[in-house]
This record gives sequence, structure tokens and C-alpha cells, in this order.
Amino acid sequence: MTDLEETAETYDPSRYERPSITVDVVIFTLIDRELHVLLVRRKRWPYEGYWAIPGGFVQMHESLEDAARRELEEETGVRDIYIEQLYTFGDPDRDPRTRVISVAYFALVRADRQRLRVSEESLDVRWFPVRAAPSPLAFDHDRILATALARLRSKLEYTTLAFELLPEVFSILELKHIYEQIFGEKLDKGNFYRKMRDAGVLEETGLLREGRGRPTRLYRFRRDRGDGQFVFRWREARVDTGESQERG
Amino acid sequence: MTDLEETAETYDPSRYERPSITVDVVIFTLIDRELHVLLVRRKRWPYEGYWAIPGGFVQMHESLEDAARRELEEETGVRDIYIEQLYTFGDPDRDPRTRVISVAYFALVRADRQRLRVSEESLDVRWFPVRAAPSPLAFDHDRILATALARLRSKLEYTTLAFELLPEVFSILELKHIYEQIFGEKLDKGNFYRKMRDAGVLEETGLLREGRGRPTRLYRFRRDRGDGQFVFRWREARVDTGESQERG
DNA sequence: CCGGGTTAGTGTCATTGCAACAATAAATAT
DNA sequence: ATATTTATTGTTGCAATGACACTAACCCGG
Repeated sequence: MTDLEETAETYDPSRYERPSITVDVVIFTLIDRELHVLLVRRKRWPYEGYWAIPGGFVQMHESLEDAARRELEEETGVRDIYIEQLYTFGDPDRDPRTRVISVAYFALVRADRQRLRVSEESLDVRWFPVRAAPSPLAFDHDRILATALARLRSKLEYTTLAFELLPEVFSILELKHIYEQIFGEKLDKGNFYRKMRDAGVLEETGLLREGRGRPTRLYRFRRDRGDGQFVFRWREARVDTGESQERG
Repeated sequence: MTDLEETAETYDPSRYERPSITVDVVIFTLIDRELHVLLVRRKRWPYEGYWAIPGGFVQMHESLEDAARRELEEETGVRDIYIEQLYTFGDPDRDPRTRVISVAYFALVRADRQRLRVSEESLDVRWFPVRAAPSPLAFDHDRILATALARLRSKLEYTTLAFELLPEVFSILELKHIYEQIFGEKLDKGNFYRKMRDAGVLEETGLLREGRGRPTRLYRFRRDRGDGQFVFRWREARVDTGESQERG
């Protein structure tokens, strides 16, 4: 029942008709304090000319996450970033050519690390503000994008994920801006300060940034902490991070 | 880059070497007030004689969830239950025969619905108490089981999932027992009562169950509510529900 | 019929977390 | 100087929670 059932001798991989497997990677970043997503414009049928989430085939020797990282690097030139598996989309008719099952990943890139590189396989590659992304996207990619956004929102509440979107050094109010952007609601300045200070995940750099008003203290994210008891919670509502099911 | 790149004419599915795709389903239920998981004993190489999580091939025409439900029914005869996608496991060497990618699902069956049916494809099929499950399991199934348990624990905190493990009609203290079992810690009787009563997801049946002491009031789960603002939270700690990443 | 055992269910209260919002601090622009 | 802008800290009241003590309803044995 489990997995394949042949013995070593009788097993023949070509006996079964098999779906194709791709990984698609939803990459978010922050540009001009706004959340952006990376899309590529398709060169060929089907959905020629449509924008799509970058992705590609899983090769036989690499793990799924390796495949996602490889595709990501081929697409953007960025490495060593935050990435996690999102959901696997496998409706029989999501691709008109053949059965294609896509393991979707979800990635965050730092604002100061963008070195976008256009691939030869597509017409164009661009960052879109998530609020102004083209629609519809190719295949079921609208749904994948929506799932990624839900996951992002959900995890912001109880992880330290927001820091992955910021540059090395940042101010508390820049961090607050991210939360507001992604939650789509205003947060109280004072309460935000307190919560962040007390969370113990910020390291003071001693740096100041001059501006129109009082200069801002700049902080660094303490990676050593954070992956522990850390829980933000800004409101009661919970959104599903997975799909049908979860909110988890 | 996204998905396949051939045109209609040049596309040839056999051009690429492809992994095999299976679904594995981790099924939990409650027997004698204890959490159990369904395992099957393998008949053939590899891992002959080892216990494994039930699963099987995805057919070309069916969705992943349909595949999971079909396998589940073939294995247990149970239908119309709670099921959700868990995680996709795809390490290149997780199966010694060939590359096999497994989309794992996570299911809960009601205690009063078990009609276990042994399949012909395996030596045995049995419910194991999760605390006393055989180890190691076949393939990477220990890891899959651990992931499912983490997801279960996590979702109990903010969903109404616990009810899926109970019979139609139950007492509040039975519900409390589930939480205690799965969280592995004692909960306060009084606080539990209040929380459940105020959550607005219980419907009084008027029924009583006689026992040694004072009779218990029996309740029904209000499916109409629940999938809304409903949030239980019994402690601060959060565990990841996915894998590397989540808790979501 | 009375008191102890057992399980079910309610009340009380002090602590904590958090949100609203007011106040102060440190710079720039005119 | 004084207004303006942005940053940071204080105060306060409410609501959720946890610890724990208490009451309720049944059985049973004398």
C-alpha cells in the first residue's frame, strides 16, 4: 500500500503513468516600503504572455527545497534567503498539457539584496506591488499567490518573519510599517514600541538616522533569539495559512 | 520557467525523467480516550515487515485530496471525514527504489465511526496508541508522523479540530481529556468549562449520562459556528505545524 | 436517613496583557 | 524662538486568564 509495491527485481519505473512535478516559488520583498511579489511573463503556450509565479522542474537528484532555491537563484540571483514550503497544488486540470503537480514554496528577500536578473526563458521578469499584481495570472497561480499571502499574514503574528523583509539595520517604525502593510490595519505606535523592546529580539546598533524630526535609533535583528518563545499578536482574527483547512 | 516550456506540438511528456508521486495519510482517532494512529505492515521489499503510514499512488485523473480520500477508504472503509494536506516530503533518497515524492495528508476519524478493514496489499492493519507506536517506521514515516502530531497540537489551539475526534454527543470533560492528551499537560477544570461555554460552539442536547458520581450533561458540536472567530489558547508555546518553518 | 466517596459544575479574585491615548523628547525649518 | 515633525515613554482602565475554593448531584454502605 505504501509507496511502491514491487520487489527489487520486478520494479519497473516506467510501468506507471506519472504526473510531472514542478516547484513554484512565491517571492516577496519590500520596495519603497511596499510589499512586492516577483512574477515572470510567459513566452510560450499555454498562457503565453501571461504573468506567472516563477518555477520549474524538480530534477531527479535534488530535494524539493533545493529545487526551489535553485530556481530562485536562476531567476533572481539571490541566495541564502528565507524559504519554506507552502502547499502542494495538484488539481488534474491545472495545466492543459498534462498532469502537473506543483509544490509551491514561499520566500522572503531582503530589500537590500535585490539583484534582479532576467531569465532567457521568459519575456520579462518584474516585481509587482501585491496590491497591483496583474490578474488573472497563468494557471492557478492566483490561488497560489493568495495562499502565500495568507501564510505570510498568519506567520507574522507568531514568528519573527517580518525581519526577513528588512535590511540589516532598521528602525522600529519601519518594522511597524511592514506589519501595517501586511495586516492592512493601523497599529498603535506606543504599544508597538513596547512590544518590540520587550520581545528581546532587537539589538541596538547605536546608530542614528537623521531625518526631518527627531533622529531614529537603528536596530539589528538578533537571530539567536526569536526562534523561541516569540509571539506577536495584534488582533484576534486568524487566517488560514494552508488551504482548504488550515489556518496553520 | 514556469511549468513546462514546450509548445503544444513539441511537448513530449516522456522527455523528462519523472519522480513518482504518492499520497500518504496519517489518520488519528480516539480509542478508549487515547489518541491512536493507523499503520499498515508492509508485505514486500523495501522495509518488508515494517509498519508504515498508509498511502498509495496518485492516479492521473484524480486530485491529491481525492487520492488521499480514496486510499483512506480502501484502507479503513471510512468516508466523509476531516482531512487536510500536511506537507510534501521529497528527499531524493527517501525511497531506495526510485525517486518518490509523497504528499502527506492528515485525517481525523470519529471514535464512533471505526469500521476497520484489512487490505490485501499488506500483512496487517492496526491502530496504535501514538505513545506506543512502533519505531522506526518504514521510509521517512517517523518524520511524517512527527509532523502530523505537531500539526495536530498546533491546530488544537486555534481551531475546533478536537471535535472531529469525538462522537456525535460528548461531555465537556471528555473534550478536556482530548486537549490534555494531545498537549500532554493538565488543564484547569473550571477555566476549561468557562472557555467552552463562552466559545458558543456547544449545543446542549438535554441528555445526561449516568456514572458513578453526578450525571454529565451531554453536548453536540455546533458546526455552523466555530469556523469563525474561534480561538482556543491554553498556553503561550507554539509549535511549528509544517516542517522547517511553520506553525501554521 | 445519614455521611463519605465520586464525579460534575460554579464562584471568586488577583494578576497580566493589552489597547487607547496623553505626554515628553529631540531634531529641522522659517 | 517657535512651529512642525518624528521618535519615544507614561498612564490608565478593561478584559482575559489562571489558581483555587466551593457547591451540586448522584451512589453506596451502614
